[in-house]
Amino acid sequence: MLVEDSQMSSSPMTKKYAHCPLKKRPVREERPATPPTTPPHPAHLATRLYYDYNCDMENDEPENLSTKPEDLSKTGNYPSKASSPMSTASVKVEPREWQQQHLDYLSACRSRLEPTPAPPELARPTPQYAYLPTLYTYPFEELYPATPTISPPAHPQLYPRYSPASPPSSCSPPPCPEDLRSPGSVSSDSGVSVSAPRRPRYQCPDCAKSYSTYSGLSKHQQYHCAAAEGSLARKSFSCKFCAKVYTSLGALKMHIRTHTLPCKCHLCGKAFSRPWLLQGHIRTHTGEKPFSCHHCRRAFADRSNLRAHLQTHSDVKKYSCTGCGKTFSRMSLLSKHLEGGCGVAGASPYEYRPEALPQSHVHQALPPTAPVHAY
DNA sequence: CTGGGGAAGGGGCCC
DNA sequence: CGGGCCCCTTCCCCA
Repeated sequence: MLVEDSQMSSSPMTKKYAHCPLKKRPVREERPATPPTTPPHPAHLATRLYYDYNCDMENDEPENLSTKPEDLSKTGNYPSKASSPMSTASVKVEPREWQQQHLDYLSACRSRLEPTPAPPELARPTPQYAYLPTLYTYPFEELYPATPTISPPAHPQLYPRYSPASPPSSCSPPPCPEDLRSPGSVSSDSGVSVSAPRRPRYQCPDCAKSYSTYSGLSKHQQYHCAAAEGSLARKSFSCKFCAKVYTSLGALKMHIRTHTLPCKCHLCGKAFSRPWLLQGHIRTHTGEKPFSCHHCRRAFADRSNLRAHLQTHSDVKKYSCTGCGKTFSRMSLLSKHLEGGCGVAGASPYEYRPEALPQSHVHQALPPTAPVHAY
């Protein structure tokens, strides 16, 4: 998989995600060179495709994680949808030195926990795409808080091997410079009182609850402390793969799936981050097109593609050039129009016309089992 | 070159 | 908190 470490294009639309391996992976390259001449019968697929797809939840490592943290830290080109108006939940942060230290620390931590010469994910043979019903539990090192208020001592060997029952304290971020201190001299800024030399108590600065271990306090602060609501720093979680930061654990978990790609297609092996993405992909194998246009009866496998198609039936399309007034069904077309030179100075990039969308056709609640959805 | 279709990505929201 | 769904966006390909 190609990863372009080069700079992002200055153009807002061209090759915006050329550097991003998560975006638009080539499909054809990953399909079998000789696809089966007789695809499985849809009747047989029906029971498998939606529920028996291989959501390989055990495979917590991406097959081809081209988003190498070290590369990203060098280039600063993190996968991002910052240009998208929808991407408000994630905060793109600049790479910081301690984040690299963090990655190094996690690497060392993993190597200590996995003494085998080669990590299993690297030595993993070609997937057989067998159904693996084992539930997946995210290792905590994937879910650590990004900016912990308190860091553990700088010697990870002092911390026990993590287990699902006690994950939080084992693989914590490397200490920030201000945290490189003895456990008995905890920061004054955090308000944590651990002055007792022998049995220090770790106190939550928000609710004053104290814990005998840092692990206990850390867990409390991350998951239980209601008084810490609104504390962005304490509630931010960063991805170890790309340094994206999220304010909720769920959002981070969702994002991590884009790296681990736990859902694999039985037919071609292509991996996806979410089951419904795999569902859509499987439609490319079965030819199922449950979304049909009520104007021309053309069918689509993807609702968004139908929505884009509906624009072609509209005289006034969704995206219009404020310079010349021409409307376009897709933003990309408008962008091309602008790049080609609309010629009207001062024209804003585009004008969004949501009213041009045939919403009445789009927003129908569609049962998942409905064979055809007419719009 | 333009417009459209196909496929896929991710975040947000709701249950 | 997780799954499912919605919506928007992007990239590639082709007519």
